[in-house]
Amino acid sequence: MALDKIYDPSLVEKRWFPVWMERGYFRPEQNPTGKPFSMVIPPPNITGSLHMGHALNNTLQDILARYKRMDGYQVLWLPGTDHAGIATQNVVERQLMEQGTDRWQLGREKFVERVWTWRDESGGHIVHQLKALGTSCDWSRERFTMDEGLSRAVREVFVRLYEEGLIYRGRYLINWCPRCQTALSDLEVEPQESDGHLYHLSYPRTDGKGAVTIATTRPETLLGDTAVAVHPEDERYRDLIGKMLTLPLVGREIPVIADTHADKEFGTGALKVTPAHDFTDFEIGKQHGLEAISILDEQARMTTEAGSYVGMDRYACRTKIVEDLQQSGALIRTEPYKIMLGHCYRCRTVVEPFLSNQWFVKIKPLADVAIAAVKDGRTTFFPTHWEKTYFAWMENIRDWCISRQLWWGHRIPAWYCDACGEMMVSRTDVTACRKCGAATLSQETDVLDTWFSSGLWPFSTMGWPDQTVDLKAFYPTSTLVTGFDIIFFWVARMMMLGLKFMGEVPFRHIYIHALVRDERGQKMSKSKGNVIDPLEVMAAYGTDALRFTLTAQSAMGRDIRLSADRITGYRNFANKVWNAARFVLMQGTGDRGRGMGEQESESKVESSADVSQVSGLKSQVSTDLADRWILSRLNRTITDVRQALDDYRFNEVAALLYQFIWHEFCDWYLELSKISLDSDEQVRERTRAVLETVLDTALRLLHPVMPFMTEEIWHALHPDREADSIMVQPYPTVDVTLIDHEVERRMNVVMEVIRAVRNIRSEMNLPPSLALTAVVISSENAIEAELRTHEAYVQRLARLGEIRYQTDGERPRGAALAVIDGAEIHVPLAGLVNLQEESKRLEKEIAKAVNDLAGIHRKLGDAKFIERAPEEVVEEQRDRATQLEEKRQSLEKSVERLRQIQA
RNA sequence: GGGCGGUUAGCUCAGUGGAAGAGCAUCGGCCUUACAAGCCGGGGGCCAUCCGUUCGAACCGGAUACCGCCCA
Repeated sequence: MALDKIYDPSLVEKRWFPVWMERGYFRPEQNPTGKPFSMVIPPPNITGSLHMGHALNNTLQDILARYKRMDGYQVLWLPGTDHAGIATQNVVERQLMEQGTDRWQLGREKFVERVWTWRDESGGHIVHQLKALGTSCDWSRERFTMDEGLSRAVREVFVRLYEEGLIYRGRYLINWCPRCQTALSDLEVEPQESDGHLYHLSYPRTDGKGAVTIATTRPETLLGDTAVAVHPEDERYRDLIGKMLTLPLVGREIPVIADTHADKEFGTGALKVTPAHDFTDFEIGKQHGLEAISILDEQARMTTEAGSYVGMDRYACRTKIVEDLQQSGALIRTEPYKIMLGHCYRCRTVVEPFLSNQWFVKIKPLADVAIAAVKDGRTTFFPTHWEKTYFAWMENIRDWCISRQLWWGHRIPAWYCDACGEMMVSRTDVTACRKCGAATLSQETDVLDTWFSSGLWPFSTMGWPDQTVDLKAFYPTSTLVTGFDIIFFWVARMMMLGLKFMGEVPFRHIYIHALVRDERGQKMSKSKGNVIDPLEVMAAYGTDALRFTLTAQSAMGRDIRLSADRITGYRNFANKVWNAARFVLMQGTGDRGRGMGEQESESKVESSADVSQVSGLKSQVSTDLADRWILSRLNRTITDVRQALDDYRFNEVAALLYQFIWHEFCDWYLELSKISLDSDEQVRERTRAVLETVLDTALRLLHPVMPFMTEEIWHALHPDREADSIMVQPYPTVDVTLIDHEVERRMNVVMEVIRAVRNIRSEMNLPPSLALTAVVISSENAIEAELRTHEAYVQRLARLGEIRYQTDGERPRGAALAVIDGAEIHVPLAGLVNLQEESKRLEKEIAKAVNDLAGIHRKLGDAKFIERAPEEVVEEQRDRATQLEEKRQSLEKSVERLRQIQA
């Protein structure tokens, strides 16, 4: 299979995903004997479409899944979606509205049917998009929070919690969204600052002896006031406590009470108390036995309790009340004031504290266990500082309001007897009252918070409450990869419910990844118009390029700033890999190429994880410096990449691969190999083998990050193995015998000489086409020997004609000089350039050396340094000083010689 | 008000006690038969500020400033 000159991702990406799926590579059964490694996907909601957060989240998970799978683990990455109660109901309601109807006209049963229809038609959208990203989930195990099994789990959990007294029902103040017409949990309310007013109102004393001024941001709620509170230690109001006030406009008499909730510093220090419409006031009301008067209904309109204001919208009423207060003289003054308002996280409507019957989970006992699990290390956060966020929330957790006044969701399994009012909670539908035997029962109309079902995700998806094989093998899961924004919503709840019902944490590791921002660091949002659509990026740059970009920017604890420039850079990297592969293939390597060679057999490439096992390679490479160097570098890279993957240092994984493939394999080895490939058949064959081994290994290392391109190239490299795949090859393992420090050091000498000559050429403006002569002066035999042995390398890469060697003696006249450790490299320039240029260049070099030397001498001159620093550090500094000193002297002598010539 | 991050090259960011790094951008030179989405080379930084610890600090500790996020 020939590769095109320019890498075209669109052609490649279509091809492989269906193949992988068909062959069942994504299933854990692929590695039946491996140790289990499991993850559950953070289920995207069915109304969603792929955004950068999903792309990042799933890229990182896919990297782990592919890595572990190649490494022999039995990998289960379990996918699915959640039913998103409010969001989905909203979508379908909007459709109904367009058709001129609504859910009440349709009725509950028909409406729920409609939602299912919508889900079947449109709810799979995001799943298709995830697949486009290359996600290697076991799609055959895909689950949905509303499917039968998960619904059974939800019911089981609800009933058990109820039976243990951990779920209760009661009339409490909760957050209410007047638009969605449902209760919300504390978490689903997003506070936001906005401009409001502080109204100072005068409440006259009933006994006619003056008045009290209170300050409020919500004057309309005075209609529901049942007290005014002052701080017990507030001198100003001490004698007022116990006295009665007359509520303006209403005329109701209310008491002045003492309560520490009243803030002496805020406003006038006197606090109006409206138990039915404020959380603090609700507490005060409970303590003092105050009546809670609801003046707002489900749609935030005034109730009959509001007297003449009945039927008005809450804001219209505020305006009217302020007018009326002004007319009556009760309004003392108004000042601008910043207020925090809670907004519904789904529809942005300002939520209203609302008194109603709701279901709650008593959460403290669950939270305590979940805190302990992280404290004692059964679950670890990466990066660890997120534990603090987790603890902070868990330790101050309030009971969880789980009932929602929606139709789409898990209906609460409670029944009320129409005859006697008995309430029954049951796993199975109840048909007769257990108390009076009546058969007329009504099921609770509320459904459960969506997060209640997603809190069970790590075990409900594996078949719980049945004791399934999957559950046994894969729970607890190995790693959860998610964003910090749902630590409370989701992670904490899975911890609590997992520990409660499985008796064990749901995951060993929790990797918290960054938020993807735009290039200016702004959070992406539709309203700002700065959203970068991953699908557009994938279309323009390739999925692999997007994945690599996200990986490269995933430094722990840092947000990601995504920019087109960055993506372009990694698209270029993809192209680089592609072309390197093309080069290798052009040499007639690959299975087919080698099959046509002499006695080489296909067993050679028997998908070995260990490069040294590629037959004969080890002995063959032992002779050649470049071969041994690249294999040494490769094996170091294998070690480092594996370590980085194990530590979730994704950015390092990307950087290591980029550095190795581009700057070591392509820039150096490939260029060096051109010389060997020009040599006799034996050398050529050996070089091809190394090229192929390194490429093959690098591809396998890279595959988890760039699955599509690596698969395509791998097949080009192995044309006989059409039925096989890179994704089921072993992940490279290190061969420590190939890591050779000495080889790397020797290779560095060669590279340094090449760089020195290149530098001179460039600085002296000598055209690349001009063959230069180099004179190497070294008293170290080893250096000269090394250079002589690899003269062809130096000549080719530095574009040299002749290389002469001297041990000492006369320096060439009119030459440029570079000093490396142990050798001087002179490049005679006679007639080529202005020697003054070279003098300038040398002076610069000298200045650098002198500067470095000064620093070292300062250290070495410090008695305490010599005394207290470790010996090897002192020794290192001494060596460096000697080196730099020699370098400086050589450079200065050279400057002197140039001066003589010019004189 | 409480908490958590961040501040390193023009930009985006790595770097956890012993010579300041990468990618992109920039400048100069190259159509060198894998790649111009490329190759070679260069310039560019009191590592936010101050005070400590240490023989030695971008790195450890404490303050300050500014930016961002979370919670109340």
